[in-house]
Amino acid sequence: MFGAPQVASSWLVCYDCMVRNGAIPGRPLAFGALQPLKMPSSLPCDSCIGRTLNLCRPLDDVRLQHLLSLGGIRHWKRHETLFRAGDPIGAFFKIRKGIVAVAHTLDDGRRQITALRAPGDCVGYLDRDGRYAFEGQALTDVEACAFDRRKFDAYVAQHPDLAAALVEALSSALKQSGMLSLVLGQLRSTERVAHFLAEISALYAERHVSFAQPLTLHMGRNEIADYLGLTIETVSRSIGKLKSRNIIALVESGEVVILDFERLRDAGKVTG
Amino acid sequence: MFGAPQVASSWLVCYDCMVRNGAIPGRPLAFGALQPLKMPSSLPCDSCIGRTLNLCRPLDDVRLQHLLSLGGIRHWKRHETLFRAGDPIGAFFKIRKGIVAVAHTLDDGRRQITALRAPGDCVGYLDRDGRYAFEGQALTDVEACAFDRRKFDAYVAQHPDLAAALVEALSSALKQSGMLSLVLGQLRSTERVAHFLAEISALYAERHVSFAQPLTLHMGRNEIADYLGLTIETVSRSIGKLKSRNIIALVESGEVVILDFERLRDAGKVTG
DNA sequence: CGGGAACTTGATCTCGGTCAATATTGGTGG
DNA sequence: CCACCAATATTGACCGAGATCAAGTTCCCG
Repeated sequence: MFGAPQVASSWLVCYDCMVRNGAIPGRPLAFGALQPLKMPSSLPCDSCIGRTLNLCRPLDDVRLQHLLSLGGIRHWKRHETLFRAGDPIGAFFKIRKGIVAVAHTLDDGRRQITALRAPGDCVGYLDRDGRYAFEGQALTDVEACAFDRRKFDAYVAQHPDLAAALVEALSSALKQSGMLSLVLGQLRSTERVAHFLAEISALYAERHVSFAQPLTLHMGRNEIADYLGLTIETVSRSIGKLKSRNIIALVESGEVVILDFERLRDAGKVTG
Repeated sequence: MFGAPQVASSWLVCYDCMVRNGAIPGRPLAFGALQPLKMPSSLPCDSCIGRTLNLCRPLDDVRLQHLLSLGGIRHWKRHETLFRAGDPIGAFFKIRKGIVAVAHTLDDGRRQITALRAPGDCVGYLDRDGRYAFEGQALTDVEACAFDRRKFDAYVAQHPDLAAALVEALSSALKQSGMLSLVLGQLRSTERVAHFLAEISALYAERHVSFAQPLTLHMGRNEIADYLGLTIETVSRSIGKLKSRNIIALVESGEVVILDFERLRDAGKVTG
C-alpha cells in the first residue's frame, strides 16, 4: 500500500498524507508535487512529522539528520498496550494504520475510553509530571511512528511550522473531547449509540479506515460500552432498537449497515 | 508623587503572572525580577501573551508594536456571554479575573458545561469552519484580554515561544477534558459532586480565586448540574449526603467548608 | 464437532430523573 | 429596617431508564 518495502531508499509517506493526495487503496499512488524521500523505510517519514504539521514535502539533508534520531516505526497487535497511564513518558506516537483507544481506568476497574484515534492522529502526548496521563490501547493491529518525546520537543522548538500543526492537532482533539463530554453528560443510551455509529462512520470514511458499507466497527460491545459510559447489555439493546427502527441493519460477522443516515444523525443529536 | 503621567505608562501584568510572583491580594505587589512594562493600561500586557507561553518579561519596541494591534481588555458581568457557539470567530480570550464556563447546548435545551476556565486560562480558541465550536459564559464578573484571532495567529507564527506555550495550554485543557469524560461516563452522582468540590477547591487555590475556607463556588446548583450531567435536585441531595457524612459543611450564604479533604478526594475517585 | 468467547434476550432492582411542595435567599421599594 | 416577591435551594413521593443478574444464542477457531 505504501509501495514495495525497498529497504534503504523507498517512498515512505503517511497514511493521511497519502489520503490528502487522493490515493485510492489498492491502487498505485499519484503524489503530484511530492518527491521521493531517500531514507530507510523503518524510520519516520518527513510527513509523519510534517503532518503533525500538515506538511508533506521532501527533506533536506539537515532535516534528515534530525529525523534519523527521532524514532522509528513500531507495530502492535489488537488489544496490546502502547503506553500505560502513570508510566514514565518515553515516546509519543503518530498512527499510520489502525485504531487506538485513549482510556483511563479507576482502581475499582471502571474504565472510560476518552478518545478514539485514527491514522494521522497523535497519541501519548499528554503527561502529568513526566508520566502518561492516560493509557493507549490498540483496538486493531496498529502501525505507528514512535518519537522520542524529548528529542521531538526539541525538534519542534526549532521548527515553528511543526508547532503550529501540533496546535492544530490538539485543538481538534480538544473539540472532540468536549463533544464526548456532551454525549456522556446529556444523551440517553440509544442517542449515544446512534451518535457513536455516525461518528465512527464519518471518522473511518475521512481517514480511509473503512471505505464503504458494511461498516466494520473494530470494537467489541465492551469497548463501545466503555466509550459511551454504558454497559454491554445496554449497548446491545440500543443497537437492537436502532435495528427495529430500520435505521441500521446487522450483517453476518457483526458488521453494521447504515440504512438511513439522516435519521441516524438525527437520533445521535450531537452533530460535531 | 513624581508627577508622572499615569495614563500611558502603568504596570500591567497578568493575574497569573502576579500570582507566580507571590502576590497577596489586597497587598502591594513585589515583582522581583520583573520590570515595568511601558504601555497603556487598557492593552494586553506581554505576560498576557507571554503566559500563553509561561513568560513574563519586558517588551522590546518591536514586540510592543505588535501587541498594540492585537486587542484589548474587556469586561463581562456574571451570566453574560463572551461568545456563542456557531458565531464567526472574532477574538479569543485570556482570562485575567473571574471564571468562564465553556458549554454546548442541544436544540432541546439540554446543556453541558465542558470546561471551567480560571484566570490565566484561554477560551474561545476552538473553532469549526471559522466559527466557535462552543459557547463561553461568565460565571462571575470577568475581565479578559480579547485578542483578534487572525492577528494573534500571525503573531504566534512569528514567535515560537508563544506557540510552545499554546501547546502547553491546549495539552492541559485536553487532559482536563479527558478527566471530565471519565467523571461523566463512570462516576455516580455523589462521586461526581465530591470530585467537583475537590476540583474546584484545587483550581481556585492554584489560581488564587479563593484563598481559604469557606469556599465560594461561584456556581449555582443548575450550573453545577450542567457541569456534572446531573439535575439540580440530585446535586442538592448529593451535597446533603456529603454533609451528613461530615465531609463538608454549608455555611450561611451557601459557601462550602471542606471538613475532611482526605475523604472528599476519596469520595471523588478521580485524582487528576 | 466441541468449547469458549462474545453477543443477545429476559427478569428484576436501583439510582437518579421527574413532578410537586416547601424553605431559604436575595433584591427592591416603602 | 422591614415587608414582599422572585429566584434559588431543599425535601419528599413516585417513576423509569439503565444497571445488574441470569440464561440462552451465535460465532469463531482449533
